[in-house]
Amino acid sequence: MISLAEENYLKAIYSLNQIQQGGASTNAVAEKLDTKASSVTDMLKKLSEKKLVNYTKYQPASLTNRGMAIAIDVIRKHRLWEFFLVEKLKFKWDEVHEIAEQLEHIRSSALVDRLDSFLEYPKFDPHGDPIPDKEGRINKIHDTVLSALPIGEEAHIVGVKEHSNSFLQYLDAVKLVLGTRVKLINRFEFDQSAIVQIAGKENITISFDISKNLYIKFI
Amino acid sequence: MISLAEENYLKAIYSLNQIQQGGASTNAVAEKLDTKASSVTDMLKKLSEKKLVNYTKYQPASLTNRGMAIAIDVIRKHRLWEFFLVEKLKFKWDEVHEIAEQLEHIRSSALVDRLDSFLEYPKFDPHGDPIPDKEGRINKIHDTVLSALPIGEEAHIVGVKEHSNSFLQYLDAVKLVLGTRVKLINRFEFDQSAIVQIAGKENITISFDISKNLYIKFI
DNA sequence: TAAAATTTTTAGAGTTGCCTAAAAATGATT
DNA sequence: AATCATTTTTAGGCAACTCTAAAAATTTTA
Ligand SMILES: [Mn+2]
Ligand SMILES: [Mn+2]
Ligand SMILES: [Mn+2]
Ligand SMILES: [Mn+2]
Repeated sequence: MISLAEENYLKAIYSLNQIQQGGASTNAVAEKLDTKASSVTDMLKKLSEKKLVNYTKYQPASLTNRGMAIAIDVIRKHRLWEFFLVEKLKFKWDEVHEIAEQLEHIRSSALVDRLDSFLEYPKFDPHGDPIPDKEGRINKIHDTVLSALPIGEEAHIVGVKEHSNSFLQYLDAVKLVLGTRVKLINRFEFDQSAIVQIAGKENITISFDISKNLYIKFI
Repeated sequence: MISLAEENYLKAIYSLNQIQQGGASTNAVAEKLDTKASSVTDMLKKLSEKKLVNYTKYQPASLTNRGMAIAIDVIRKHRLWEFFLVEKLKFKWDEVHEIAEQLEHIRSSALVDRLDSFLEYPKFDPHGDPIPDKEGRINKIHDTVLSALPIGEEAHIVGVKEHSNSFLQYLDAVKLVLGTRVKLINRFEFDQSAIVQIAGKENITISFDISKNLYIKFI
């Protein structure tokens, strides 16, 4: 039996190993879960005993196949619930993460299957993150960002790299939501800020911090 | 902050005080929560400190106003989720209780409100139990049972008193589901078993154990 | 009403998951 | 290579919730 705390550790280790930067070091996991390094060491030992995590003292941790399957299952539930909250209950995309953090721990495979079917098997969550299927297969995560769009070219916004509420609210305010078509009008070398045309209409200026956190797909 | 365990104790005390039979004695609570009497004593002390429960040593416990409000809120969530699971996800009425036991602890008043609205403010859950509204107002629970229906009279099935899966599955099998119209054809004094006409069609014989656990409303 | 049966509480302890403080290991700097 | 800074682990402890065994209170029965 996997506890709620254990599920959260597995998810944290998974996501730290996705973004390539030192992987799941003790401190990185502690930071991610807002806990202390000593607590992480305790848990890594336990998860290692349970054969869910590969762990050797003083080294970053990684997931075993079993650990990976559990992490992906939790992520599947998180993203399906986020989709449900936005599509059916009409929450905004900056309001769902916290609730999904709770819902992702509900244990019932029948529930997940039926929810998936009720939602008509969505492929992406409200933030553009891919939803793993029943077998744990997961689409490659987006990798091209708006800051890499050449001047004069067009693309669609397909996801966000940064998930903070303030970022999501900013995007709502300037109408840079998922699905929006954008054209790169100009980019300034000085600070990499850019002028972007939104949905074939108005032009706005966005900072590098914005454009490097928006995933796009070329048209 | 109320923990998951505390919420379950409050709910147990609430329901033991509804059915009039000695109320929430230590042993009754232990039985209901499948735990030991000594654990119950500990928790009653804690809930009493928190002013959620009225408790004096060796006496059955009852809820304070604050404890009652919390219990009713948890029950509201339980029954709304059960309704969701049956109406939207197409679960059967004998499959939802266990899942709702988990979902009832999700903390977000916005979620409950939006779920209620999405479901169009249902008044009863799949077992005929009343769903409290946002303000905690709850319809009187049904009180007439099929065993009290006089011979020759008709009624609708509106709820179940017993919630076990085997009972619910039996009812499915003999088509004595919620909303069914029944007519009492005959009752045998010997064992109080009864012949019932179902939906104006076939007659079946049911034991006293069945008929005393079915809530009805006279036509 | 005294003994017996039952219920309830207390005492002591285990598990999980977290913490602080201190020790040990690792990595970077001279 | 020795020192310093950082990271990680260990040691010891706390809170929530649970348990078993034993003691105390209450209720039932004779
Ligand atoms: Mn999320
Ligand atoms: Mn998301
Ligand atoms: Mn239920
Ligand atoms: Mn119910």
